[in-house]
Amino acid sequence: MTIDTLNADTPAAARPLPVLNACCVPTSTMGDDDAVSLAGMFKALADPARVKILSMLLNADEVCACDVSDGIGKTAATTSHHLKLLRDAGLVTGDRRGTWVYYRVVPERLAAIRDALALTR
Amino acid sequence: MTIDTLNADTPAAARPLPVLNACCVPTSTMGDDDAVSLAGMFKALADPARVKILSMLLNADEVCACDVSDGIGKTAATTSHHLKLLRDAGLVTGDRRGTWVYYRVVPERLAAIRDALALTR
DNA sequence: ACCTTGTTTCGACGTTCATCTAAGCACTGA
DNA sequence: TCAGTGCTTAGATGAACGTCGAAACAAGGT
Repeated sequence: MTIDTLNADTPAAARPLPVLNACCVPTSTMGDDDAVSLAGMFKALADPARVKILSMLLNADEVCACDVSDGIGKTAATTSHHLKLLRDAGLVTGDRRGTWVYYRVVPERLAAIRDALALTR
Repeated sequence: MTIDTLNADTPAAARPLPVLNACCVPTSTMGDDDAVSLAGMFKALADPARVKILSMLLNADEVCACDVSDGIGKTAATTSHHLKLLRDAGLVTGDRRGTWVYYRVVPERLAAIRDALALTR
């Protein structure tokens, strides 16, 4: 009869350590800053319109803002708003060339999201 | 003097087709359903608390709900709310074993997000 | 200088969200 | 059967969000 049998029904994470309360060994938690930063990127993608925009940009390597408006079926004002959110999150960049503004993805930022979602075990 | 020179400053996506208005060839757009579905998963991750939860689950393969509460520093009620959103999005599953509920990630869903963010060119 | 067209900003409106407290449900052990 | 503990649901509240029309700004062409 050991501690193991006493704690037989405790969570897996808690089992290695003999603690009084059954359920309180904290799993290593991500830092606040990282969590906020990642959540910010996810928030930037948390709307169908912006997902569509990203999809357009992933398929075309460069897209004019006016095409984005048509592609997502939203007002120019609304489209500009969404593009700003994506820009602020660092997921896309836009540069003006004459009358038009051209947008492209920022591959490194997308890679950062992909990495964060990778299984570590 | 051809159409090409006339449209020399049109967006790249528009160039192949000789159209009257300079800027209106729609890039292939993702379907509404896919966009909504993907945005739903991103929305589920669009909060630091839920990012932390996912991080815990990615590192531990199974975590008790009570550990989640401690890990993210939120009320049990708030934690349960966040876990429900993650469950509804299909990103995690939880099963009750006796008193406690154990959560784990759903790798296929995370893979779906990763795939959606992959560059196609 | 003007007018036209593409883009962004502003202000407003209704909706959704994160959080808490309090109450309910699920399970265990005495 | 009852008390205690973990988890979820309900209701309320203040903040953030998506959308649009209107106005402002930027560039180009006449």
